[in-house]
Amino acid sequence: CGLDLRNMKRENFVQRMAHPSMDPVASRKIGDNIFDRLHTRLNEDMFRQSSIFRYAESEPYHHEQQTMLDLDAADHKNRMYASDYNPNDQTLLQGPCDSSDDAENVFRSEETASPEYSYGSDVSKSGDEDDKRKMSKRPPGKPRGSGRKTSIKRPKSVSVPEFLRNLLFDPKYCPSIIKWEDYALGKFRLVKPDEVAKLWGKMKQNDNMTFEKFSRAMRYHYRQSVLVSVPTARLVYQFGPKGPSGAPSPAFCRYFAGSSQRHGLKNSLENKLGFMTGR
DNA sequence: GAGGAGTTTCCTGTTT
DNA sequence: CAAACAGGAAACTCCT
Repeated sequence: CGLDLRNMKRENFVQRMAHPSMDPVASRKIGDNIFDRLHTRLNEDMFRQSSIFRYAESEPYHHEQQTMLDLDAADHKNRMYASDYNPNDQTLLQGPCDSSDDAENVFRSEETASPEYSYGSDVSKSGDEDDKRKMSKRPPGKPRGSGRKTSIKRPKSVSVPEFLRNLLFDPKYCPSIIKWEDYALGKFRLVKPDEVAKLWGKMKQNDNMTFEKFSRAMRYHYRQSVLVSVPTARLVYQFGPKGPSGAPSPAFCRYFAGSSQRHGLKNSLENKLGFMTGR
């Protein structure tokens, strides 16, 4: 996990970067450089982090063990509106969601909680439902009236890639439900895709979130190379060159791609980083 | 208030 | 066969 890297002391880091076939001075320099870059980015990110995440939290953090996602006390613009949110005591990661979630009712009116669609949907699922569906096929798109009907202010939204990055840097969720597959390349695996989606839904006050829908949102980020797909590997995704700040990506190694001499280094460094982070 | 980016919902079809 | 993947379409939210 990236956490290992984050907690590693400089000496330790540089030592592990050293390679027998490399000049120790050059090796040291590179190690230093990478260490600095890593921590610069991590620190930037820590200050940038929003407490938006706590929005989804249902149990308070243990303060003696603060996580990166907890470090935004100084920055309250675009932060959560605590007075608007009444988290219940249910833990986010518990099993199949018991949908009788009173916290949700704070935000929606009963009428709009589960909108009915107009395309021949009878509340009762009758036998000829299939026929009905065929006769009046639901048009693609979000049904009218399915949106939030609440005027309650919500915190500035975190994008899907940022949300994923936040999870990956939080020991509470990494590696239990999401984990780095190859930190150096920004590759990660959704260990429990449904839990991740549920977490996303929780944050957006949307009980109806599923992995199918969440993954659609993820796929929209392929276009801008914020995320890139990892073919063949299922449930493995990768931050792209335009990924969220603080998240590693293939661009992370670009520094070494300048000359052919550097290029040789690049591969060995990539391998090393992969090795150091348990790949 | 318009417009765009991002998200949600639903769908069809393909791949693993 | 089920689950994941891909991407079109359209409604919706939020931000500028």
